[in-house]
Amino acid sequence: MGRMSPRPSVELRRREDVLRATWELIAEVGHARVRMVDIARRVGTSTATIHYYFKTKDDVLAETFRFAVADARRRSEAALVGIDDPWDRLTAVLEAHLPRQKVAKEWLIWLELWNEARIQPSLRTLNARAYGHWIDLVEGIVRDGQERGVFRPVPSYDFVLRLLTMMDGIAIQHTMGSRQITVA
Amino acid sequence: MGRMSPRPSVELRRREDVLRATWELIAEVGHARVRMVDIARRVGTSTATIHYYFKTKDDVLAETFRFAVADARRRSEAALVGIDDPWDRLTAVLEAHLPRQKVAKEWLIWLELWNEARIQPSLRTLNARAYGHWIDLVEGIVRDGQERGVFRPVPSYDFVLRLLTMMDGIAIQHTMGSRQITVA
DNA sequence: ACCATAACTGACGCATCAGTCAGGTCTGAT
DNA sequence: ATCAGACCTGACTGATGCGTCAGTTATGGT
Repeated sequence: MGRMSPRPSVELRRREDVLRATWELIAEVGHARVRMVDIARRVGTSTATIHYYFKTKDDVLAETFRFAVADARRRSEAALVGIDDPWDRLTAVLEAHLPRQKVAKEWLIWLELWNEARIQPSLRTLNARAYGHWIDLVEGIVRDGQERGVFRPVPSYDFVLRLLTMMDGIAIQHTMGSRQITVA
Repeated sequence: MGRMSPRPSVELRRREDVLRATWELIAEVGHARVRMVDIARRVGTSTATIHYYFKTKDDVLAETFRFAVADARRRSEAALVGIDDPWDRLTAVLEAHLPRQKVAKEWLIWLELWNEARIQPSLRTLNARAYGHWIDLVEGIVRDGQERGVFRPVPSYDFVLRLLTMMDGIAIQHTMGSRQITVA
């Protein structure tokens, strides 16, 4: 409904619909069990239509992972808008990625990505890039805080690495269904 | 070759061969891509033979995960034999599970297990039990060390949880191919 | 009104595998 | 030597699911 998009050519809409649907499906059943028919049904079309926009099933999956990464990055940035205090910034970014509600599903996607990344080289680099960016982002905040004298001057890289790997670990076992604390 | 087993009925040998082969394959290509033919070829038989010992493919995979868990547990215990000093015990167990050489492959299995555990309830409980045991084991060592006054008296459960989740996180990114430190 | 092209689809071909089955061989006990 | 039963297998079946193709409908420009 609505006539607000004069040129977004159906293509963009459609592709994004497919990616979103696939995202959901991966989170629900795991990427290995996602079938073209499932995606098609969820979007409300036929498999042929999906093949009209994506060459192959693997393409859909790969692009979905890219999409997920981009989405997470967007959320990081959104969480930081208008916040200045380093400590607030740090907690804001981390909070934005803790496994709660919708974000909880996202961790399922990361698990799937890690698994697949070691097989498919392209996903491997995607993951490496994403994680690198994630580290850089957080390290930037920490360093900034140190310069302003808010944080203690520990080696920022090591600190961030520990912090983030620990976050991964917690998220995993939490996703797996344990009761745990989420405060760092 | 050899005539050293009068009763272990071929069954046990065979089953273990299959599980070992499957273990390797999961580590190499991921459990989703493991085919019965692959397992058969690696063991040196036909798929029919595997079906003679295992009802279904899912059975083989599930049992392989169980096998992997048991194997890891054995290694923990082996690493502790004859060691008394709490600090030595702690580092010994942790070292025994750091992702190096053969153990590196094992982390690939854990990744796969975590992924599959959220789908298959039986694997979910397997994982929960395994992780629980792992926590108990390490926490036991820590508590013992605290009673003897070797470790500082921090809340042992929280400490162990942090330690182990961090270990998971590190192992993941390491498995994914980063350069990192492995000393706690 | 017309047409070019984008958007879409049902039906089908085709490859891949898990699992079965009817029968084969091997082994150890009597 | 014979036989029961464990052990094994080639050849097949059935199901599943990706991708294609020939053809239909919608859309926007002229």
